[in-house]
Amino acid sequence: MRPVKLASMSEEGKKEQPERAKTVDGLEKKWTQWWSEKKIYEYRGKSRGSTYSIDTPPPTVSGHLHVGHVFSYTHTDIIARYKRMKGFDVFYPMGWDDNGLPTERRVQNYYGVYVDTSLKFDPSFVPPLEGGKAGKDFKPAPCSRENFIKLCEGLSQKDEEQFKNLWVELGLSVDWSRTYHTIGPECRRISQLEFLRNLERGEAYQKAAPVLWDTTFQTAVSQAELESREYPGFYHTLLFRADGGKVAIKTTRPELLPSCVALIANPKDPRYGRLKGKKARTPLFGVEVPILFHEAVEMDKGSGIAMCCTFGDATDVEWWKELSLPLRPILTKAGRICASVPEWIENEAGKEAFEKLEGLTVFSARKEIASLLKGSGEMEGEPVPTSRMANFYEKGSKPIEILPSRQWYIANGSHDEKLRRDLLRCGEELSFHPAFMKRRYDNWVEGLSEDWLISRQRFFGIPFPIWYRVKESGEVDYLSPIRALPADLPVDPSSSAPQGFEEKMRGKPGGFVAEPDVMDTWAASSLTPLLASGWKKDENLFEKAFPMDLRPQGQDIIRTWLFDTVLRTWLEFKELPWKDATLSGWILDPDHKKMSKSKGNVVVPKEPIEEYGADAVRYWAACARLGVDTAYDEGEMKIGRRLANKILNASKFILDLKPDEADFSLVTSPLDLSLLSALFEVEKKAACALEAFDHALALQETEAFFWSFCDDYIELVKDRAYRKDESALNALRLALDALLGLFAPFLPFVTEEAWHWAHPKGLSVHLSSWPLPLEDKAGAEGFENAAFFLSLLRKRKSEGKVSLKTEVKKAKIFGPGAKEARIADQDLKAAVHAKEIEFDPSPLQAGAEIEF
RNA sequence: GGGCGAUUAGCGCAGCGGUAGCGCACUUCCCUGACACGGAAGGGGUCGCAGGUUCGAUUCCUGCAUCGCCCACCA
Repeated sequence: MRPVKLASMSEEGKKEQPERAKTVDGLEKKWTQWWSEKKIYEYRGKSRGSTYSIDTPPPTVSGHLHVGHVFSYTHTDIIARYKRMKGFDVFYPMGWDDNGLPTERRVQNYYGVYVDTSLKFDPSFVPPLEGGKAGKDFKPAPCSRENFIKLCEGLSQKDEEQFKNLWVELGLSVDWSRTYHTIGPECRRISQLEFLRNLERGEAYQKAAPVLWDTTFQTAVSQAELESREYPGFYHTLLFRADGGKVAIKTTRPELLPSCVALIANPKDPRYGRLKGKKARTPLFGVEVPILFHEAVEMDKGSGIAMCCTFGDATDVEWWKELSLPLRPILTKAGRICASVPEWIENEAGKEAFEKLEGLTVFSARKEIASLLKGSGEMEGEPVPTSRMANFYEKGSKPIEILPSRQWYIANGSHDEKLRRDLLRCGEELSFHPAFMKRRYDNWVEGLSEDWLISRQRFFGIPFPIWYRVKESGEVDYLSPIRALPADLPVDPSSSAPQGFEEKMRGKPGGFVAEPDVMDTWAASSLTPLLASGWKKDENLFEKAFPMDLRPQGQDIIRTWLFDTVLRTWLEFKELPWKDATLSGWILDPDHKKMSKSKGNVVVPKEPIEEYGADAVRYWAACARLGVDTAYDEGEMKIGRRLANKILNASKFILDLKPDEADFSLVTSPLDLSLLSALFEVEKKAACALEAFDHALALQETEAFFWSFCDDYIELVKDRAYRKDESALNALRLALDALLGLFAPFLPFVTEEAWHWAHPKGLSVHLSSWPLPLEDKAGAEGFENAAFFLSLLRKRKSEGKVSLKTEVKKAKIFGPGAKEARIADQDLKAAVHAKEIEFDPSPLQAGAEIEF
């Protein structure tokens, strides 16, 4: 990190100017406190029409934030502040996503514990660690599910406090009286309630089917959570016996050979036509399997004939369904070969071979079976290394397996064309910013092949409000679940009994058992618009805040958070959850690599905020448009800091000359009126850009004008201002007030500071109205041309290598624009220190000359 | 293989049918009564490549290349 040398300088500054800050240092603390005391960002709940509501992304609470968060949340805050100044009552809540796997993992490491579901709650349980620093021989301690959840809740609360501090320091104008968290009771209640409604309407259902399974976390996962990665493997050529000869099968998964149910070739493949109706025997195990034909077999892949297992990949599932093949699972949920010989392996040699595989992981079983095959002469050659793409659970480290199991689903249009069309139409109606992001939504909806699998075999999540009857035989009846009553929500079925049952009937014949699973974390997050706006809790609020106006989020979670929210809102209300969705880009490190913990290139946001100030960090974020990947750039923060300081200095200068409120009617000089007209144009452009969520353009317009205001206008009118010319003083003051307003959404701290110098008894600049009250009386051309020629004259002096204050005999201004610039003749004369100035509009080329 | 985005000065980015812009960095000058944590000025680009449309293309179209992301491909 760079050396910090600002502290000592700022102290000096403070000594000289006790009441007016000279630099931006320390403004964060002062104003966040004041904003909080005065409840500046409180949602007042006036009316539906005046409400602007934002579906803030609840950040995952699992450790530390990085500058990527600061980046996108700043974009949203700019819009929130702009809308507030436009007169909207901004509903800007904050949520915390503390539900789900990231929290579980963090708690396991932080406290050194793991869940043992056989344990009962122990109120005196003390975790072995605090802070996650384990010694060499440390062994994690088991605890009950309930103890574990308590630890999760405790730790996420601590993390949330830290997150909040950072958001406050960054100046997010969130209404902190409106927060929610996804494991909180209200979120559990709403998630369970909406699930029951989905179930009632037939949108939620359970079925036993092959599912995507992560063997490390031992849970089912959904299509949206998959990620494909390069994974090394080996091609093994297995020799099946068929039709008196041998059939070679190329596979990367020989360990699944015991679960082989068929060999399948393409019906058009001449090599295998002779095998029609014939059977084959598997190597090692001698199991008889049919030789079948299916179009999906690619003739040029491998040997053109595949073995179909339970289940090697999605194609196996397809064949299993379409060809009505038997189910022969051999993998456990932990990803190991099962511990007893399956009944379909009948011959002794086969049984013996299988026993050698029992309990092995997929990885070890693969090696073992290869050596067995080699021993029996049923493998051709050696395994050939290959690299292929394999599907992983995005948080997992081993490839996904496909295992048959009973799970809960929510319909998402994958098997329902009407629903799919409805959801595509939702995409049409939602405004994406930038617009091209819509294609990602469309692609996802069009490509959906399975309904949304929402059950997870985890602990720290929202339980399903469901129990099952236990038949007299002791068998669990999954077909008719017992639903919780809406009034009882939230419920934890593992600790409370369903209506009509007593707790002692749990697990007994004639009694009940709880659904042990919890919901996918997205099942809760997909309800954030309902949660935040008080659905089924505060109907008065809900009526005003829902549907919401804005959903800001990352582009990587369009297929999850955005789609899931659209889906669930559509199922419940048949309408969109929001009007606009803004998508921020990635933050890259200075070498244009994506920032990630594993690469160790993450920047913790506290450091730049402390070094450059929150306004400067916000400036860096604001310079990047939505959807554009942006490099972390401290240079940009330095510029932001310089701009913020410049705003303080310009304000001080103007306010020393004109401390009281301005009066537009006293602005009479044509140059001053023209300056205000130019500002009028800038305000219109900035507002227009912000309406289109183009904060970067709004900032650029404002900033460019501000520099010209300082360099040109202030220099032009300085002389008059010193002589207390009312027109100049009032124009300066009006422009200052307007500029502070224009900068306020971007640089909330420095603008608030200067605003209070200007309006000592006034309210916050952030509650002032967006500045557009000025009249365009003169057109901007006068000021623009005067500024242009002033700049030319400065250039002549610079070329003459003289100080700008050097007196000159005569200045000449000529060419196009000279006529317009004439409105500033006296001001130009004073600014250039010229005794005489001549205007000549006749030449075709604009220029300026100086006689020294 | 399909889709999306990017390619403009050393770096970071705007722009978009009509003599190339901003900021940083670089060079020169200036402690000028807001600001030296500052200011003024200057040098620097055949706008990825190849075609096409047009009076005119950095801008529109087509193809290609490179980079990034998403989806499909797992026998």
